Amino acid sequence: MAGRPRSEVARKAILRAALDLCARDGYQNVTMKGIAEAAGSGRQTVYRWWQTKAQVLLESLTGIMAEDLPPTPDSGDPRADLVAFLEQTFTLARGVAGQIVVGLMADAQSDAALAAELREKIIGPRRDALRAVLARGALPPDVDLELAVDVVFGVMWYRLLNRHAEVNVDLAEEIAGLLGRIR
Amino acid sequence: MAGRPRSEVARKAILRAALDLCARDGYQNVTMKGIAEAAGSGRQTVYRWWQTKAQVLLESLTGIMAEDLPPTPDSGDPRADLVAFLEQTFTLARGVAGQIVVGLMADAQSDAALAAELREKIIGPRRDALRAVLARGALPPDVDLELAVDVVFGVMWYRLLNRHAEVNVDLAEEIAGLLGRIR
Amino acid sequence: MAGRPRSEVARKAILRAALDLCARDGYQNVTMKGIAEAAGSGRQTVYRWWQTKAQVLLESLTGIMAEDLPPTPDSGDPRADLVAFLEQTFTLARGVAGQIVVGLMADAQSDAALAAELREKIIGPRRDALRAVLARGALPPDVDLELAVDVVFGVMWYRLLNRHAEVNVDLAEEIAGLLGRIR
Amino acid sequence: MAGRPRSEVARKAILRAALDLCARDGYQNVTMKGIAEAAGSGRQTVYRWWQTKAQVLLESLTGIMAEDLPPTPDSGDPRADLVAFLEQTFTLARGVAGQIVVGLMADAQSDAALAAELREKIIGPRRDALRAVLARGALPPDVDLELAVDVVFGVMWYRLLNRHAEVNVDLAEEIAGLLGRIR
DNA sequence: TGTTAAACGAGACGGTACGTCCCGTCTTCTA
DNA sequence: TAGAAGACGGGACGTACCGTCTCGTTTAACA
Repeated sequence: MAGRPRSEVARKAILRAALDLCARDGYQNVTMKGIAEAAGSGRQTVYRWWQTKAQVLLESLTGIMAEDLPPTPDSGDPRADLVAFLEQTFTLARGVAGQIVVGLMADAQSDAALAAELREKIIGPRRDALRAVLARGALPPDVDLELAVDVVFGVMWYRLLNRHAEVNVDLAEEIAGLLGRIR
Repeated sequence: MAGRPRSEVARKAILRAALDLCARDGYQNVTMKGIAEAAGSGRQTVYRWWQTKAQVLLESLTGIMAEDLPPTPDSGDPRADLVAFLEQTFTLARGVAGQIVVGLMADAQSDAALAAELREKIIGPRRDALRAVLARGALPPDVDLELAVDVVFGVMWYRLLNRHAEVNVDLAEEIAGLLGRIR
Repeated sequence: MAGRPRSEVARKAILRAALDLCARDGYQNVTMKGIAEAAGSGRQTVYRWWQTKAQVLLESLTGIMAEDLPPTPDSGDPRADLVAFLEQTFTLARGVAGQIVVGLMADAQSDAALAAELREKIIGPRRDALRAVLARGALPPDVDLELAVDVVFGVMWYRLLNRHAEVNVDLAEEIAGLLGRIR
Repeated sequence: MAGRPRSEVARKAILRAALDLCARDGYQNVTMKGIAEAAGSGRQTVYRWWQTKAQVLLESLTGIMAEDLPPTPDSGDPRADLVAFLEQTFTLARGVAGQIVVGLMADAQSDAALAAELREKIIGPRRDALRAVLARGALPPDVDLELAVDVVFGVMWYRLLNRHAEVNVDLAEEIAGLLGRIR
């Protein structure tokens, strides 16, 4: 037989609450108990659908990224496309999404399953997208694209984590400039 | 009056235990209670000298780095020096030290004081060292050294965190190669 | 409209399951959820017809007692009748029925409605029956029958609960003997 | 080494809180969480010294009984001694102590260890005391004292549980009267 | 050379989040 | 409309670790 269907209201309230708490208290200080209370749901309802706060926030993050990261149109100017792509990415990274993805990455250090899921759902697709933009001609054809992707996202991650410098439009231009000097 | 002086034996046992637990269980699963028990010391003895497990492990890490990171001698070949420096750095990063520094960085996301201390004692000095090695001539003189440092350590951090690729000698060579193509 | 009639199959399955679970796990460990699952019925079906597990088991118990407690025939020997009545009662009390009635009594301590229902449907009728048997001449006519009933069932309850001694034929004889010595 | 000694303050607060909650909400509705909160102590502090609420309340009850049940002096009149003993016992049984002992007995039905402890610490000693009082001459010497004890306490328990009649001085007199008629 | 005060181990303290279980209610589909 | 299924909000369970506290026991500098 059928049984009561999953409540879409509860699902959204939980994802929303997780997001809000993360913005207010920081990823590390979010708890499953806190999420359930903020969402006005029972604890079991959260655990029924997600095993950890990381999984809740991963789904929240997936939602944000689906909304706020439209594909970069091909303008014909490879460098302009790269800058546009980076601007878009960096804007998102400076907000809650950045906080979440950094927190997820931290948790993933001691949770192999989460690490795999994070690579598959978040990191991998963004790498694919960047690779495609770089392949439009921003680099000499014999440069290893994987390394180039590592360089670009590496700088972003390093600054997001260490906060020794901003992750903004200037950085996008600087990166594009540096890559443009590669012969 | 004087009072009993701090026990050097306890101090070393605690730093050692923290390191061992981190190697065995991973940074996130280390607890102050566990450190004290593994060190055969009282809980209060740990709290008396360090406020958090992050501070204990930061001191452990400082010790490791002082031992295992001698300055890179100037061989006259800028690229070879860079590769040597990176090899040394990457070797350390693949071990417990990498696990610790990643964990500390994760905690630093929600602890500004730790973040500052981490930048000052670990990240900053390594940036200085890399900047000095790069300044030996591995790059055109008008390339922004700060950005270059970000690129190099960015790739390392990104791979350490995301584990989509190794952080080894090959990477050192590839990075040196890429930087060498900048005109 | 008429609507679907109550399922006699479900009703019996639930009463049966409650009994079985009580025999297997003990009264205290029986749950409404467990009863529904064991009966292969929905939880709501149980709650629709009974409010608590106590009510389910009260009905189960009523069924057992209606089956297993035929009236004691008047043999002409008051003492023999008393012993026969007690044997019958004690046999039932040593089985699941005893476990249930003890559990119900325990729950009734914090549930006045259950207490009333228990007195009305179980305890009261048995008191009536015992009073009638005693009135056949086992006691001097000026002995307070209510107190005599309390004595007989009191001993039974006390032993059922505290288990410091058996509730068996010997006890029936001993009680009859003691009452017989009252002048 | 030594370690911080157990807090007598916390111990008493917990026993007191358990007692108060039992008086206010009834035995069944007392919870370990509630006890800890009412005592202003941590949950772990309760669990460190008692495994279940039954054990907490058993200790509370032991305390009450030690205070409120002085030995019955031998007046030379066996029947008067019995009545005095029962009055004292019944008075206690009508209060919180009665509620607790009934609740404990209920729990003991599904907890053999508790049952044994209850018999050893509460039921047994009271049986011993009653037996001693009865042995002063309230009964013919060939009456089985164990059965007599069962009769007296049986009536009390039966009425405490079923509440079909009071457990008061009148009952004490009636019981003494009935036992006095045994030849 | 004995005094003394701080550091030491041990471990109990009040708290809080964990993940699980059951409660009694509700919302769906099926018969 | 009853029934099977099962999700819902709620709350107690027993555990782990938090950071603090209070013991008795060292231990080295000072008197």
